[in-house]
Amino acid sequence: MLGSNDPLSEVFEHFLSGPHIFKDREVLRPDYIPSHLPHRKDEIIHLGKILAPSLDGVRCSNILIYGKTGTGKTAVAKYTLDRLTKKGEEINASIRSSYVNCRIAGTPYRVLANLCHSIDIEIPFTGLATGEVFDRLKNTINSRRLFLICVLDEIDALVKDCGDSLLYELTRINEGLESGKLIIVGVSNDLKFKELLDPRVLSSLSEEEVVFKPYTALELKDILEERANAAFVRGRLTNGALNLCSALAASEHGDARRALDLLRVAGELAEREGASEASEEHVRWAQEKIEKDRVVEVLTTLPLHSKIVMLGILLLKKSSHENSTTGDLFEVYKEVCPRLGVDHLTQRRVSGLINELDLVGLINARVVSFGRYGRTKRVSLGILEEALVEVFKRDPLFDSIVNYHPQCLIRRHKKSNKSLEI
DNA sequence: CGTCCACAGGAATGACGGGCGG
DNA sequence: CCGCCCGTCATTCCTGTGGACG
Repeated sequence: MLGSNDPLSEVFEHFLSGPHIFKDREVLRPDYIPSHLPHRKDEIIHLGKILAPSLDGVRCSNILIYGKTGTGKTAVAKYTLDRLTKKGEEINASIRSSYVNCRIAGTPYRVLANLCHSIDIEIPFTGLATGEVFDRLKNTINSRRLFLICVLDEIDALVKDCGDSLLYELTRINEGLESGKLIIVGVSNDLKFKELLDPRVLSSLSEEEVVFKPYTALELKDILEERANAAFVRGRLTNGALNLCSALAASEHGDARRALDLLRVAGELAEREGASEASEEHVRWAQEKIEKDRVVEVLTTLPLHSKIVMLGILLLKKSSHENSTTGDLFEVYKEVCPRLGVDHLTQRRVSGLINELDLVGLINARVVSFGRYGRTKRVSLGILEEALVEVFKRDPLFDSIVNYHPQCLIRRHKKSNKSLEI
């Protein structure tokens, strides 16, 4: 019925008959927790030793876990708690564990609500005072004589957004409990996070500290090998590709998540291409794709005026002003704004936007001095021009203006020839 | 050695929107 | 539901500054 004029049937057939690269791609997803965590034995044992007293009904220390992204903090915490609660069930200790991602939860209320849900207390989405939720949690722990071990992941995000008052309350909760205990396992990516905390909160929260070092290239290779065996059909991933993934991720602060991403995307690209195996070439291709996707994602979600500033840099570059000053950029920006039907912001604000764009890596901006001719910022593009052009062409507001030639540049040209000649 | 350019970037303040407690 | 408060974005006003020039 659909026959050869159905464009998709060919795609599906091709996919089904083509070589299969993956046997289970789920194991490469960032949230997958494997049953075995290579090169984290020491950390697991350390964590286990700290928490083990709870099996005996003894209060154990609160813990703070540090480490950069992709060093296995979350995986180790989840794994250890999982084993601990299983052991607790075996010997009939009333240990419960709870995992909350503070960044996703967002507010103290929702963090508390999550903790409550994990021990089967019903809490409405909204309507209760935060203090009321806190009391319910406390009372339940008390009356059921629970040992609640809660992992607060990305705890730095909570403190940055909402301050440390929730943590202060939580660290003090045990004082008001006759039976049962609450133990906090905080997880943070940010090493400077401690500076944001009240000293009292800090001292009780970090009774024990565990620092996760980045993986080395060799360790990453082990991790990847294990996952790759589970994820790929045997022989569909070259050794070179695997080595390259670990090397690339190791050079970027030993981020295992990054390495797994590379591996997964490389496999997907190979599969889509109908290749018989994922090779080093696919890995490099994957790296480009991941980077490009990231850039496109950041660019498209940029606020309007930041986008216009990016457009200004693009237009300057097209007129062979490779790195221009805040003043040049502001002139172009000011000229472009009315053409988009928008009022322009002040130079002060644009200067701030330039700094923000520098921070996310879309541009490079550094202060320079031209002596007699002033002190300013040199601004240049920090990403591929094509990626930028592509995003603008896809945007109905911008697509007609990417080839615009700003008038102010013609006037500027003679002047800048003198002052920028260094 | 002082001047002076072309901004940097801090502080105070205002406009706006959204969530929260009552 | 309403007022309140808070965070964000933007403006205004301001003081600070590296170094070529005279």
